[in-house]
Amino acid sequence: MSDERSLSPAELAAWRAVVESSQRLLTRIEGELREQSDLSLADYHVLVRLSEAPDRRLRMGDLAAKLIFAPSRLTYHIGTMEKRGLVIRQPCPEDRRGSEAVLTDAGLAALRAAAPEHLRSVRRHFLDEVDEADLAALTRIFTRTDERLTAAPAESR
Amino acid sequence: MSDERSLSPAELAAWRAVVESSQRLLTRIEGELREQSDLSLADYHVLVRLSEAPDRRLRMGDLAAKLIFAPSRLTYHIGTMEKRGLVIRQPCPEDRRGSEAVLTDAGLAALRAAAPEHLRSVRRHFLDEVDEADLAALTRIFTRTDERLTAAPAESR
DNA sequence: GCGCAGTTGTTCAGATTTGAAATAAGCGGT
DNA sequence: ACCGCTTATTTCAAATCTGAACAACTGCGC
Repeated sequence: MSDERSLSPAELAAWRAVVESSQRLLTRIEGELREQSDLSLADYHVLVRLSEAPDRRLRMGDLAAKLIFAPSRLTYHIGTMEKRGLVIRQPCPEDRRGSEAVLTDAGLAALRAAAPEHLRSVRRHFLDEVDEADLAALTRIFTRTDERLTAAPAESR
Repeated sequence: MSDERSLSPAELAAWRAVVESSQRLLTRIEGELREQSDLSLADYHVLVRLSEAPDRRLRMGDLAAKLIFAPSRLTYHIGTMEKRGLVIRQPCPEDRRGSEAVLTDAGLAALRAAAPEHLRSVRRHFLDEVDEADLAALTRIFTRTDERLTAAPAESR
C-alpha cells in the first residue's frame, strides 16, 4: 500500500536512510550542543560562518544564503544573538540598504568554547563510523547534489 | 579562524556537504511538493507511515518515533491533518491511555495523488546522480549511523 | 538628472515547534 | 480496593519560522 513503487527498493532504502538518519543525527547533535553550551545548532553555524569571514562580518543576505535561512528568519535570529552579545549588527558602508552581522569577541569565545565538544559529537555519532573512502564518496555525492540544486534555482511561478 | 581544527579537511568537507546539501535538498523537495499538492513534507511522511501500517493505523507514540517528532508536535500535526480530513484520531482499544491515528480514504487518495510527482523530485534532485554503488554506500553508512543512534539513547541527565 | 524596476532587509501576523506541566490510565504490590 | 510509580498523550505558553507586504535604496535607461 505504500505507493512508492516508482523507486526501486534500493533507492527507497537509500533515500529513507539519508532523510531519517540525518534528521536523527542532527537532533542528537543539537541536543548535545545545547547541553554543553547555550547555543543552538543554528547559533553555532552563524558563529562559524562569521568567524570564517574576512573581518568577521557578513552581509545579511550572504549569511542567509550560506545558512539556507529565509531572510526574515535570519533577521530574527541575529536579533536573538545580538541580545546575548554574540554578534552586533552594523549598517553596510557600501550599500545603505544593507546591514552586516559582525562577530563579537564574546561570540568568538563562545564558538571556541563550544567547538571541541561539538566536534567530538560529530565524530562520535557520525565520522568515526565512516572510513576514508566513504568520506570521499559522501563529499562527492552531496557536493554534486548541492551544485545542481544551486545551479537550478527553484521556480518562482 | 575556524576553530574546527579537530576535524581533518576531508572530514570537515564531508560533514558540511552532508549537512548543507541535505538541508538544501529537503527544502527544495518540500517546496515542490507544496506547489503540487497542499501537503508539507511532514504531512507526506505521516501519510506514508500510516499507509504502510497494518489496518492503516498507528499509535501516536509509534508514529512519533518513526517520524522523529516530539510527542506534542505530533498531537498538533495530526490535529491539522484531521481538520483537512486526511486522518482521524481514535481511542486505542487495548490501552485506554493511548490513541491512534487512522488514515482516511481521502488521506490515502492525497498520498497517491502526490506521490508520483514527489518521487520524481527525489529522483531528479538526488537519486539520478547517484549510481548503484553509491546508493549502497549511502544506505550502509546512514543505516549504521541510525542504528548506533537508536542503540545509544540520548542521556537524560 | 529622473523615473522606475529590482534588490536588501525588516516588520508583522499567523503557523509551527518546543519543553514543561497536566491529565489520564495502566500495573504491581499490599 | 488502594497506593505509588510508570507510561501515553495532551495542553499551554513561549520560542521560532514562514511568507507577504513594506520602506529604503541602487542603478539602469532615457
